[in-house]
Amino acid sequence: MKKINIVIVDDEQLFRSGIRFLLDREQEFNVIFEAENGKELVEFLSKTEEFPDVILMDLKMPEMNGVEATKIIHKTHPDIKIIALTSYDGKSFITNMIDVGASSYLLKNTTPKMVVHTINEVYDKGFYYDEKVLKIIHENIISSSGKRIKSDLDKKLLSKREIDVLELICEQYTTAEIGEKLFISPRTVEGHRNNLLLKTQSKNVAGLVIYGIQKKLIEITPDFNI
Amino acid sequence: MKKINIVIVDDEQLFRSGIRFLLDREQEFNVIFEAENGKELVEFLSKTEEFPDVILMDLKMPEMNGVEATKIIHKTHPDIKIIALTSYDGKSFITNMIDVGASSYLLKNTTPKMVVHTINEVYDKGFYYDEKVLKIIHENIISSSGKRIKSDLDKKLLSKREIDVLELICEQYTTAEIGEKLFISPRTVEGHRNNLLLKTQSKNVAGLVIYGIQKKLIEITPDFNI
DNA sequence: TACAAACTAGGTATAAACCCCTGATTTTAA
DNA sequence: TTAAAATCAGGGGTTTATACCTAGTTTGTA
Repeated sequence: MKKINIVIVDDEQLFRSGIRFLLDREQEFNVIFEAENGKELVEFLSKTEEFPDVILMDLKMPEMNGVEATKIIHKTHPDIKIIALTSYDGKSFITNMIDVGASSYLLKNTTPKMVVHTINEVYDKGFYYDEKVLKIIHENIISSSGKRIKSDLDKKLLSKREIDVLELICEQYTTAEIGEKLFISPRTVEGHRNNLLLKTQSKNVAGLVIYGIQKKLIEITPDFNI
Repeated sequence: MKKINIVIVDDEQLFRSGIRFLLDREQEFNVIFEAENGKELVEFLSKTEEFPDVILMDLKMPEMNGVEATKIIHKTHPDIKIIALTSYDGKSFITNMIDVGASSYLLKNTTPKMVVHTINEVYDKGFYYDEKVLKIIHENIISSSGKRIKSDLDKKLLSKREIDVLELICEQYTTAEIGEKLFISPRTVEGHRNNLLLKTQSKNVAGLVIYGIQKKLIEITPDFNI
């Protein structure tokens, strides 16, 4: 009987080690590689002789995140099944991952048994979703009539200069100060900021800051001292 | 030979399971409990007959985070050794955890062997830090002359009303709108906002939004579609 | 009960942000 | 090579935020 070849992609080594032990106990599984991020995975696939059947993919990773990696691999290796394995349970994460080619979506807050079951189901039938995720998908289908327009607006990406300005806005600089730093007229900065407000659909700087953080244009460290 | 009793505290079940398997392979370890968050751990300790020798503690958890939990347990059960096990590698996280009573600080991006080694060292000698963490602590000691003043300023906590206002500011509402929502004069809102700017040492709303996110007063979901 | 803090709210000003408009130059891509 | 997008920059205006004041009322607590 052929074993199922598996690759684990996650930036935390300890998590990879743990999952690997869980999977190694199953006779039908064969973990052939661990990658720290999407880039490492793509490089591995470009030069390996032995290909995985299933990839367990985290979302948040340095260098290249899970969405980008899935997008690439789904094009270059459409036969490889990708299971998203992450702690993000938002609708948009799930639908995005499925959109770019994921065959399943597992929350890290799940049981080892469920991971094993999902891998087998995805290998056999091509896809699998547990009840929790199915419910989220179901709710999304119901309210998906007006959604397309929104995602089109999202596709209006920010230009280089707009990102420069956004970064400085997030660092609490005023229009005049930003103009000085970038060696342009404050009116130009205003223009860029207006475009930012339009493109990000924000009302004011508060919205811009949140947008910047979401898109990881600004790094932010949480603070546990309340 | 007495086994080392261990408790694992992490909000991801899969991570807990993985770590548990790694620890169960060692004969001298005995994992007696897994908790999803600080609250569950504190409740367990208040009614258990069998106490852990060592606790592996995550930082970011719902209900009660690792810093708060460590603070409480270090007071009520000073004999229990607490090892921070997290992916946050910032100086302030490390020094904060040590400050509230942690005996060691491990990054999740470590090896299973190192986890085993750290548990043994902490159990035998009372503390242990690997080279990477030691380096960060060392750098912090060198530049710790003017730090105390800063943390004093941080202790000026926000009042309930200020937090109300801050939340609405982060949701892009204007002063007038916030006044309507909270049934107070816009002038009062202004007063609160001025206090917020002082207390958080911000220049404008951008600073307030970042502060709110850091303190987790506002939830923010990352976006992987760049 | 008395004091400190928090909450409330007003006056008066200036600075900055936000809105709507126009138009020139450069870069990029079809 | 031509059209579209990005970048730059200005006029003129309204709205909002920020700064520096004062001060009454409520609330928690020593």
